[in-house]
Amino acid sequence: MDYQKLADMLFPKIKHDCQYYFDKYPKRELPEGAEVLRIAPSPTGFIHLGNLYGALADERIAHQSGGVFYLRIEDTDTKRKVPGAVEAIISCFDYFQIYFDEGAHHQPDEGNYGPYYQKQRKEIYQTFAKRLVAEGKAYPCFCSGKQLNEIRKQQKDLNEATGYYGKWASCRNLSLEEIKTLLDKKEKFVIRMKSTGSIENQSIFYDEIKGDITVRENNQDVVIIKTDGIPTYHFAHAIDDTLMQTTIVLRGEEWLGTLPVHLELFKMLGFKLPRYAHTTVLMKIDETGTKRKLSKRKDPELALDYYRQLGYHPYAVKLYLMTLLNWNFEQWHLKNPDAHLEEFKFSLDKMGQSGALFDLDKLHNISKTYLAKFSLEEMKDFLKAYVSSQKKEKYEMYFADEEYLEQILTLGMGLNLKKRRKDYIYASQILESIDLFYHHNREDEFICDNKTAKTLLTQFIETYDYTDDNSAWFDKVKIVSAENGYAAEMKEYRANPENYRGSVADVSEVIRIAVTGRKNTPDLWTIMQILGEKEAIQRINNTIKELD
RNA sequence: GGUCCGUUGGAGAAGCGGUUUAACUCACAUGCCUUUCACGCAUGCAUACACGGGUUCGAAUCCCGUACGGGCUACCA
Repeated sequence: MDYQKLADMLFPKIKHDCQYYFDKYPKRELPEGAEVLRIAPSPTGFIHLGNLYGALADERIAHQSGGVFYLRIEDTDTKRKVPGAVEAIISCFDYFQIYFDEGAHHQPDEGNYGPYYQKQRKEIYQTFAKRLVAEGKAYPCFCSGKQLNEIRKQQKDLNEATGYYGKWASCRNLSLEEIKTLLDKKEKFVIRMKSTGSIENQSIFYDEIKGDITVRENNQDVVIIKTDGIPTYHFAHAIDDTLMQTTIVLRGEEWLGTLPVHLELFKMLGFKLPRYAHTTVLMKIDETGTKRKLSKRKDPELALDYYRQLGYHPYAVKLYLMTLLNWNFEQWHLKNPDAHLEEFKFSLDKMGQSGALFDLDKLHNISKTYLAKFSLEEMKDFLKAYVSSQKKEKYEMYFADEEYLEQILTLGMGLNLKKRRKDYIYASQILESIDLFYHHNREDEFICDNKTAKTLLTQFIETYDYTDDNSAWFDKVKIVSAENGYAAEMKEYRANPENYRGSVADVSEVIRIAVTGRKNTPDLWTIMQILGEKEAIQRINNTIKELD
């Protein structure tokens, strides 16, 4: 068979040879030990925590080694492509402050190894596919989906492995004349690699994360170019990561299964193999109690955008992911609480081997601790950024009177305390917790009956003086308590609870609910100071009226 | 079905043949502090090495089975 002739028949428009591209994309000038990594999402309109997890690992390895981190868009699946998805991906990574050195994050692409959209690299792939055909290592296949299904069915009946391989690969044997006839009839075809492997052969492959793993040779004549002329993931991976000179292919472990295909492709193409690092997948517990991979369809709450909408601080999310990524990160962070995560020495061999469960509690703990380090200015900026992007209609309400907001935040953050409070987790939760300064709604119920509550409140408001300091204010609460059979001193109450209806704590609670609507708040006296004399008194009087 | 990866308290996870009566973080609980909450401090809980064999003086650590979980098995990535 004249393979060169076949190649020319199949790819008449391809002018360049492969060398053209090697010349076009020269060797990167990088310092010793610098790694080149990429993240290569497909624009299906959904990115979740797992994507950020991988991206963070990529980014750290690349940047801490003085290398390159780039973004490539794998838009080879025309059917699943979602409009606007690329923009969503880019803006999400931007929000989480994952920065690329080159790639598709800019318009136009930035970097010398582009284009970074696979769709635009069609000709490159075809050039290499053509060479494989010319070398007799790949061939056109005209089988329809229907035919392939039939083959699969037969294989199942015979209890043989399914797929297009060996004796089942009928298009391997097409003669040049037969192919020409089919081409003249404008029959659709794909290009398949002609596998020479055997699944009998096993070998050990070193994965940067998993260590030694056994792999079997591939024996499938995998499709490398689809009928639309666009490559499959496998082929694009081999070509792109070679031409773009990726040194470590870091990807999810769902790719482990097709690693044999990639190994054979690299060999066939005569390419040097990159190092591979297969990360574990993030899991979640199902309603049924079973662990499962995060799924884009079933777990919309794990979409990255969800965290942005709720206003999780991007850095806090990254801190959490780092604890999952490298087991020694957490202890390092504990020892160096003020160091930036980029100062941590990230390494692939400290990554987990099994799928980690996503733990919202832990994320919250980390967020709280992180936000508890913020200055007033930083907190204001954080909220401002959130409100102006997610809650525009509330901007006026919060930021018309910044001094008021500052007082609220100072209290909520515990800036006046010896130890800071840790109430704040994420922006929307913060707004909710300070809502009591903007609206008066009763959310919690009184522990005593309405009549008692009314009495306590009435007596309290009669003596209330806005200019009292905290201790004078509290003394008045104590007086009201004592007059109504509540212990004024906690120690006394604890010693002899049976002598009292309750304690000053209970009386405080009634006042607290009247003023804030809630049982639990930061210091009540301060809240009343912030609210202002008029508002504070009015809230209590309104509550008294409601109790009638 | 085939194949690959995994399995340490509720969650993450260290330990990879002998100072292991198995670290650390989160969660949870209790106490102290305290007018509530939050913070902080202290203590505790969970009574964790999937199971069964083997190798060894000795195994969470090595080997072999089994079970369970997950991935892949597309002209999807």
